[in-house]
Amino acid sequence: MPRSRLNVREFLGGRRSGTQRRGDWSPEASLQPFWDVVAMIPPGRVMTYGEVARLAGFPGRARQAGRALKLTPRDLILPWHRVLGAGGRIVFPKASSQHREQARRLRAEGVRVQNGRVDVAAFWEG
DNA sequence: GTTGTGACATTAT
DNA sequence: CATAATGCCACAA
Repeated sequence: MPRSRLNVREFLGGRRSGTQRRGDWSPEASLQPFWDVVAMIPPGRVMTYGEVARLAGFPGRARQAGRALKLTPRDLILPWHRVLGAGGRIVFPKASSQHREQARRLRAEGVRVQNGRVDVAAFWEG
């Protein structure tokens, strides 16, 4: 388990909007908070992209959460299948292999998936 | 600079 | 139920 330091540190004091902080800034640093949150979702529970963003310290930036997951490095193993769209919807196209894979993994954890949706009962704090 | 495109969300129609 | 309008923001072209 190489990555994911389980601390949701908020280093976001440096809101580099507009002031493109010169020098050191690894693209990975901006994604780490999202990864940290996802890594903490317990088996059998799920969370929405919006929730992940909020807990990561970036309320209203659900898209960034999705982007962070897409850019997850190969050596970082995350329970990505526990992250869903609003209302517990699997965002991948119904026919896609990713959709099937996510549903498969969720059901393997005892989460009921029906019609690309999961039970509200499975929500982390829902 | 602008535009289009995303593992998105919320609200209104 | 579905569709559209916004808001959101990083990134590529």
